[in-house]
Amino acid sequence: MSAEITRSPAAERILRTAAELIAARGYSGTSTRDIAAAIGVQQPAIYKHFAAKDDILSALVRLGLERPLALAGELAATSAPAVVRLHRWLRESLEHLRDSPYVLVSILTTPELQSERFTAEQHLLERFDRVVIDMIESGRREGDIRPLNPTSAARLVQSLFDAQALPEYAVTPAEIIEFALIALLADPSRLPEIQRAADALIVSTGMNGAEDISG
Amino acid sequence: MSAEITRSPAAERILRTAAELIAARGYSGTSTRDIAAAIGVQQPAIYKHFAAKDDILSALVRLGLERPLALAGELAATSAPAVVRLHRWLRESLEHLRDSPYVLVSILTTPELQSERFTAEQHLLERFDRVVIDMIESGRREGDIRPLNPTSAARLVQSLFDAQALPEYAVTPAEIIEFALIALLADPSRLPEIQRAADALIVSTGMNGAEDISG
DNA sequence: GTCTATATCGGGATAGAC
DNA sequence: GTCTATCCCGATATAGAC
Repeated sequence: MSAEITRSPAAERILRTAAELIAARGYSGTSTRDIAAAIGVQQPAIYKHFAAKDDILSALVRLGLERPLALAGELAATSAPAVVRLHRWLRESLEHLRDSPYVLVSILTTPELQSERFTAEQHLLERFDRVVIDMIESGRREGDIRPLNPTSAARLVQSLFDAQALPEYAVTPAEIIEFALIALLADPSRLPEIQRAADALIVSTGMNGAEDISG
Repeated sequence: MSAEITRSPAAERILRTAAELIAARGYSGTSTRDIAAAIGVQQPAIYKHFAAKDDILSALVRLGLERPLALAGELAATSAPAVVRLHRWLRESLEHLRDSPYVLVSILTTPELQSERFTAEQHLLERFDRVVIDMIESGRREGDIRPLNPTSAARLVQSLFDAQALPEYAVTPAEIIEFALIALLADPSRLPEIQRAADALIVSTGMNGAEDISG
């Protein structure tokens, strides 16, 4: 059902543990020894599951973006208004990032991803950007979003994702979506109606037929 | 006029260079050799200006937060409505973070700051949080801000700061403020009037009499 | 205030036994 | 699939000459 690659339980433990440590200490600030110690194995054991430390970060980025990108592909195939698709996409993406055992928003904004070593992951992040920009541009053309620069608006909406990652106090997906849509909508009073339509949208949860992540 | 500590030109070059590198590669991903090489000196030269690498990050955080915290103290002493103070504070703080030669927003969100080594800087960041929460709470009591959880709202507004730090495309302070206030205001049509009042507010630019940063 | 030289440590990664 | 042992490198920081 899921498009996610099946992994050994040991590899999953590594990803989960690494994600937590990276969120707390940064990628370069987290050593493979730290990860191994938190799991309770010796450091070289990591290398039976990942060829290099960088591959752990790559895998985490893919796990974080895979589902939102696939969902965007499915939503684009529906005939729903762009603001309805945006609402649904935000809800599912935020819930995915919140609930995923190994993905935290902070992984996606770690500065090390800007290095040449992570070109493939940079492309995924650019596609993620594009998804938001496209939905906002469509919403503007359809008259549901007030006049503003779509690229700036997309950056602002994306930056709200970080509110979910901050330590010690998690803003809920519902709060983020409400804040974003009230800021975007030409007529904010339509929010309840948009939300109902978004929740009623039928998309395949298994992401069958969705665009492949490698594209 | 300025509350900022006077530093040697060499120390300023170190801070400026370090800020750029840390924004691009992360704090742990930036070595003192990287910083020295970018300046054109040998690595040990750094240690004549900063006793340890951590002191560079500490100084950058202080330089980033000093002015916004002092300004918040001054604004609290005025009788302006909270939404007007919030508007003015956002504008000056965003402009400060954008224009400062050595401070970038990403410095303030670097995960390494969560370590015990940076307790003092964590306290400054908590005061920064408080400033936003307090203004939003006051705005709610004064009826200018719509009903929402002040802590969540403050986190959301703060997360918008990051939109200014993203590589390759800078959202302007004006765009961030408009987005934030439209999302917060009970009556968004009052935004132009609030902006005029905020721009007309007189606060001392030298931050005289402002609360000391060490408090 | 910057240099060279260097001490010391921790990090990523590999080899080979079990 | 995990272990021990180890290699090699890069990183922080210090000592002492100029």
